[in-house]
Amino acid sequence: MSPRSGRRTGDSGTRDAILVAARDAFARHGYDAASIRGIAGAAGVDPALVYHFFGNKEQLFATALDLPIDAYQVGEAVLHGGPHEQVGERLTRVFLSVWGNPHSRASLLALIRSATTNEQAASMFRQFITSGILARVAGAIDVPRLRLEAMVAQVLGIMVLRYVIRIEPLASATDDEVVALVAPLIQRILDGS
Amino acid sequence: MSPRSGRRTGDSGTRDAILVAARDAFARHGYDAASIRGIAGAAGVDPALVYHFFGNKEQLFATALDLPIDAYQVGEAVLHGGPHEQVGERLTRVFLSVWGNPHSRASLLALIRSATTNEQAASMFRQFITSGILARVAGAIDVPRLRLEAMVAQVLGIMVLRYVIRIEPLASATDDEVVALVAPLIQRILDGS
DNA sequence: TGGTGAATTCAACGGACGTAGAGTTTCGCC
DNA sequence: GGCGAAACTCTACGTCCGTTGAATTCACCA
Repeated sequence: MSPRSGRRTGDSGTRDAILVAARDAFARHGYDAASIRGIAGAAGVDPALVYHFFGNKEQLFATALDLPIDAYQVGEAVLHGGPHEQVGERLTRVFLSVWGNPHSRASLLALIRSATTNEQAASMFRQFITSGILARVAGAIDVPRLRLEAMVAQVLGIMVLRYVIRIEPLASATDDEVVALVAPLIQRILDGS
Repeated sequence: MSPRSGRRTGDSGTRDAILVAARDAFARHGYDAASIRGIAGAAGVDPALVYHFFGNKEQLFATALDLPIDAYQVGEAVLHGGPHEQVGERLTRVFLSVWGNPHSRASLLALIRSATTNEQAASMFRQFITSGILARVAGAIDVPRLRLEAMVAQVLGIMVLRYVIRIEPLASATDDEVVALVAPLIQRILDGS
């Protein structure tokens, strides 16, 4: 039988299993409601091991999120990936594809679910938007800051209604329908009045 | 000295005090993180009294929210309160004034903070948007449902960034600046492409 | 004036939580 | 082949939570 304590033999991907379970739990319940005991249980591991690897809940959260490199990478491509009149569409498609990837989808859900309740997560969210998105886009397009934030608001609102609140018919619409709906709106926001 | 137990003399507005404290706590922390003990403490009252009045946490939440009659009332005024070309501006101003009122502001904050984490609050939120907003607007304007939700998304996104995440410069902008920014966007969404 | 019912507190239950420390097993290097 | 470090579990502490039932005090009406 397997021993009740002590190191396991072989490469047990335990650390990664914990991170996966953590990302999932934070995405599902948000920072405060997700419990280390629950995460450890889902990873088939003792809660104390989580502390062994990550120190405390806060650091586990930061490590598990490891924010959307996807958005980071594709960010550039969006702005130099085609004609200016299609920036709206490319941006919309990038966001949808990021939400389509389970890994970054969980990270974003976790961030949104946590940021509304937990000040520290809110700070991470501000930083994510400011440094991760706005700085990137602002470097390539000449649009006032406030207007850029209106664009973020449009996208964020869609994402919240579609993926978090799951309001119909938006939640069940296809990606193409969402693009047809949102891309022109974003395009107009960026083009100025 | 005051007795340690038993009914207080006079009209103690205790029930209302609990509701105020509850609205505040739910707005600050969201449904799950707000505690009955904390609410009772803020109201200067024993936790058991909360149960005496409201039965359980869930009912306290529903009672405390008592959703924005303001939005309800003004909803009509928005749509019949002036020329069609200014619906965007009137809508924006209504939302801003609802957020300016501490009572409904707390209710909306509580709803948003709770809906991202708690399924029951999410359901209330869906209902609030569907019955409270969409049904109202849809009755007066002929715009496809999906497009109406894009409008809600734009407004919701602005509200989240401005009041929940508090991202700058949007959080510190004046109401007039927000109107100048958002009203044209909403107007265009409603006018169709 | 007495008694019913509402307002209020006390004390407690069982469960979950984050975290700490000590103990056990295996790996990897010398 | 031995030894330090890393992986892993057990047990436990203290705290907070939602909720309940009984006890106490007051308001109101007959």
